[in-house]
Amino acid sequence: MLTQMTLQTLSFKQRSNPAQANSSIERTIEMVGVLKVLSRNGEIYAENEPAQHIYKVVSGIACTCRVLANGRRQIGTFCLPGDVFGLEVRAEHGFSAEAITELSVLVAKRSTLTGLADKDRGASDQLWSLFCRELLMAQERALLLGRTAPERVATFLLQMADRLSCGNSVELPMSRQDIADYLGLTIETVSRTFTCLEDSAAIEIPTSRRIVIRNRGALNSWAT
Amino acid sequence: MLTQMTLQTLSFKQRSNPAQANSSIERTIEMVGVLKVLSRNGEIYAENEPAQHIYKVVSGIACTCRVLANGRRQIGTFCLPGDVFGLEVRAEHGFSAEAITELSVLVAKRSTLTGLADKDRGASDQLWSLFCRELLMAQERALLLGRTAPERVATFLLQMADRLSCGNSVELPMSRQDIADYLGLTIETVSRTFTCLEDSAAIEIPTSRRIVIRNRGALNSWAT
DNA sequence: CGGGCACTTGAGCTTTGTCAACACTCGTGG
DNA sequence: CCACGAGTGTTGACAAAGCTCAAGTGCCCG
Repeated sequence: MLTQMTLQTLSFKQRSNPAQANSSIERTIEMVGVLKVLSRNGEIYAENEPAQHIYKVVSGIACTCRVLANGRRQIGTFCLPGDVFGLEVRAEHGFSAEAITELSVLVAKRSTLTGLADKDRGASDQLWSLFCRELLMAQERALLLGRTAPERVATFLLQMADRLSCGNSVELPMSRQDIADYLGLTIETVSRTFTCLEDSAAIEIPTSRRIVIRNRGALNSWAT
Repeated sequence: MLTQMTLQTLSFKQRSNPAQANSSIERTIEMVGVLKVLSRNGEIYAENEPAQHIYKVVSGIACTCRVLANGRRQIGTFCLPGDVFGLEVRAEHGFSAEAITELSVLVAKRSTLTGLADKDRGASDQLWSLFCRELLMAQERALLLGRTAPERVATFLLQMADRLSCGNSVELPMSRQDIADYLGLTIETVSRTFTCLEDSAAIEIPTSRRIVIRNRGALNSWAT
């Protein structure tokens, strides 16, 4: 059943769903997974490499990305602690994956997971639901890239505040360059937009990596 | 198993795959589906409406779209003859759908399809594979929106020539406005880019809706 | 022939990208 | 303890891409 799976990354708030937090899929990764530690910028796998393993972030953050013909890097997803990534439709990875910070991940064989889903209806359902969430995210992302710079940045901040579930004070784990590559903007535009949002009193920037949401309503209206 | 499905649209070249052209899923839609005819701009379903049916295009074309707060419309996917759309993860539609031309679709109950997938492993596999294709498309689309106007338009033309499988002469079924909404550009930019591509001898535009690909290599290099 | 609609074209403006300079942080070594 | 340098982030001036507004063209269908 899973011979043709395309999960680029599962993830997104599954931590906040108690029913899935200990799903058999995740438990399996945790039981059979081998811990791997990477330093910043370390490559986890390359684009077009055979997709034989899947990964679950323990600490730090990773991203999936592609380098385009013009040399520009496009980040597909940020993978936060708890997120699962690396499962693909095809036999090869469609994106590469790298560590954005010091990173530790659990690595499990793809065949173990697909075998489980073949036998266990519950596991298969969980993959479906994770997969569905992934598709929704990809669709949302496609829509986001059609919007203006302030809309993209504001939406990104709200997303990160939500995913890191740290109230209104967000410690961004990635650089401005990473954010720019994710949002399809340049580092300068991201930086300017941050200060613009700060000038409008929607956010506060105590240090460059720490963002405090001062006025969520204002930020929401920036995000349109 | 499919109680939480999120197929926004399946589709994309499944017609060209003989193994799937008569899949049990599609056969079921054709057997139990009720034919519905809509005129241009007719609404098939609205965003947030309960997702109780799925649809297969018989003739004409449809699109899934969203209208943003600022009034701008964003088209998610074009649904060509043979394409299936309307199946969702959640209980409600995440996008609305409307007819772009005169349109006839087969409408089937969602429960019929999910019931089939529950019983039939083959049907379930087909849904997986269609769903996977959908995710890949959404990811490609996200990458596309990060590119320049000529890149987007050239890629769009190549895609349409491929999907309509009509050789090098493409009869575009949608207006410039629809293309603009799909590519995240304005109607003027789309129009200018078309003439620019014509000036560069990559294409020819006998009438505004008919595009002839004169030099596929040149068009490919525009698409980067 | 005339009206309406879709499409094209032009001129000016806004947004974002580019290039360059500057500021801040943090760790190293004098 | 401070000086230095590398890395990261911010800011400014200018250029380019794309958007807006407005006018014009062509086509279809009465």
